[in-house]
Amino acid sequence: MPTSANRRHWLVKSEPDVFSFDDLMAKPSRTTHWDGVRNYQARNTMRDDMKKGDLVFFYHSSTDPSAIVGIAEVVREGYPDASALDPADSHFDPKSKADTPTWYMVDLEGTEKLPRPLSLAELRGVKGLEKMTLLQKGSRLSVQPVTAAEWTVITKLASKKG
DNA sequence: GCCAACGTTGGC
DNA sequence: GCCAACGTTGGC
Repeated sequence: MPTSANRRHWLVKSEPDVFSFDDLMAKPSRTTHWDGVRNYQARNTMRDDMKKGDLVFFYHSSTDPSAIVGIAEVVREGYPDASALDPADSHFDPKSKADTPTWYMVDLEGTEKLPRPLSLAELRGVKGLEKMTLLQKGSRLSVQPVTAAEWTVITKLASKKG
C-alpha cells in the first residue's frame, strides 16, 4: 500500500447515463470493476501504473455540465478484463485470448463525493491546471494521470464556494 | 446535432 | 511503412 508520499493520482471518465458516481456509491462495498476500456494507453495505465491505495478523480463526460464529481481509490491492481472474453458482452474483443489477455481493468472503490462538482468550464483557467491532461485540446483518454500538484489544487477548489 | 480530434484498420 | 478511410469520443 502506498503511503501518502508515494501514492499517485489518476482520473477516470464515465458517462453518467451509463455509470455515474452515485452508481458506484450504490454498489456493494462501493466497488466496481473498471472494465470495458479499449484504448491501449489507458490499458497500460491500468495494467502497469495504478497501484492499490492510489486516488482517482471520477469525471462525468458527455453530460451537462461535464465535471469532476467524486473521489475513488484503487482497491485491486490491474488484472484481465473478463468482458473482453465474453461474446455476449458489448465490449467483447474476439482478438483477446484468455491466456494472453489484451485488456486489463482495476477495481475502484468510491471514497467520497466532492463538496460540489467542478465543471470543465470552471477548471479551465484555474492556475496550476494549465497542463492537466483533461484540459488539453482533443484529449480523449478515459484513464489518465493527475499530478500531485493538480490533485491538491482541485481538492482545495472543491472545498471553496463556487 | 455538429464536428474536430483522435486511434485503428487495411489497401497499396 | 504510408496514409486515406473509418469509427469513436466528447465538448459545444
